[in-house]
Amino acid sequence: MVKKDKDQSTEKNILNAAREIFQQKGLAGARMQDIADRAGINKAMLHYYFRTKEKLFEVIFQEALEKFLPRLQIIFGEEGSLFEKIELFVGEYIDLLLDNPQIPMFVLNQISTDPETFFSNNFSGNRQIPFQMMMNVFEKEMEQGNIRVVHPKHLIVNIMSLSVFPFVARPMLQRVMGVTDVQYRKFLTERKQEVINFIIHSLKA
Amino acid sequence: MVKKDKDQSTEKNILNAAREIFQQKGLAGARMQDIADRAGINKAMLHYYFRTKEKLFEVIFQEALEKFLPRLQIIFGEEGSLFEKIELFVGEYIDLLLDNPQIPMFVLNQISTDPETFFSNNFSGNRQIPFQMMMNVFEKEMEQGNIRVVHPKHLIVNIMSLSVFPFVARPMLQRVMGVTDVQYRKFLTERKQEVINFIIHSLKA
DNA sequence: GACTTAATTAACCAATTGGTTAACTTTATT
DNA sequence: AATAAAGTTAACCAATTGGTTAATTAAGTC
Repeated sequence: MVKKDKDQSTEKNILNAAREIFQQKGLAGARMQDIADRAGINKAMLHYYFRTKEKLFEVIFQEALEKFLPRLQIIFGEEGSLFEKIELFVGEYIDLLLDNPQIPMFVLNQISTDPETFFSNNFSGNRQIPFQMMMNVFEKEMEQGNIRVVHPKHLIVNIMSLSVFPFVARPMLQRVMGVTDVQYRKFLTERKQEVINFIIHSLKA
Repeated sequence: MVKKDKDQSTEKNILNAAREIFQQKGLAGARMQDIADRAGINKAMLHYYFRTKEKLFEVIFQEALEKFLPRLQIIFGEEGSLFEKIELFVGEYIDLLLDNPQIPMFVLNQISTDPETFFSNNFSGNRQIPFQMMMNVFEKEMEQGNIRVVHPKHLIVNIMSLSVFPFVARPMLQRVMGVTDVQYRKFLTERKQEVINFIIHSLKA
């Protein structure tokens, strides 16, 4: 039997619906019935295609994790000055999150809620490698006197914090700032340059 | 009838247990039975003292929100140079979070999951005032040429991001960095000075 | 010490929820 | 067209879960 195309395949319908519900409500808060309703199908189909809620969740979560973990290797393996690398990374990462604004909270909350399951399924150890690579790049630059001496661990966390936090805290920040969705998106877009300047100015000093 | 003190009052036992469970699992993931077990009492007592799960949650959430929202008014209303104010704020805020490391994720996730309930219960509008006050302070300093010109909105979000994100992303960061709980706490303590330096260097430039 | 009120518990209940099943329909294979 | 396989559904089921109740105990009042 070959796949049919009413709207899309049923499987993709399910995944799209599951993505919305899980990302908004989390694993515990999501209801299989809600996912089925959003997908416009019978609840039994969810189990037909994915067996259990946990299995369906795992697909959505892995897909999100994949996007969330920045491809540091690629950018920090490339040519160019350190500042160019930082510029490239922050710009591309914020752009990625602008396309997937719910992912940071979704992923980080799930890990906080159930770290055991997460770490047994993922992180076979090789996740530390890009982190180490990044550390080395920074340390070399400091030895050469190209940037101010800061602890590389903190620098990396600073870069991540400045890029990711505005997405995690969006509802609260948007409210405190008193702006619309569109305005907040604009704010996030501005941040690309703003964060880059902020970091580079701090490192030049 | 006067309160008795076996260990503490039953009500406080419940609140302590509820705090732990809710902060770890969130509203949807928490089980009333788990809270009762942790408090070492019968489940009916939870309803006897707090009527519903939502009411009990609300107490825990408000208490957490209170701690989480930085008392900007106090610090930015005080005397002292801008750099002193930033130093004071970051130092005290990170110290606060070191005592309550689960609060940021707990609060921010709840708001993300159910913003409607949150905004109807809180934020009668006066929450923007400290934000505006902080903006004004920064703008004046820029006019006087004391600091580099950056958009004050971004500066505020930068300060918050650098302070809060390492708590929100703790499980992931700790794993990537490959450190123990004790080492990560030390890292967070170091950050007080590190973040202050990072910000001030960026603004002096 | 009798009596009232508060605190506590075990048992129970109704609703929700993840998951299953058996029948039915559609789609492909020959 | 006959048959097999995959897709889909309504109805059902068992477990979980928030919440209630009636009975019991503890504590304070007179």
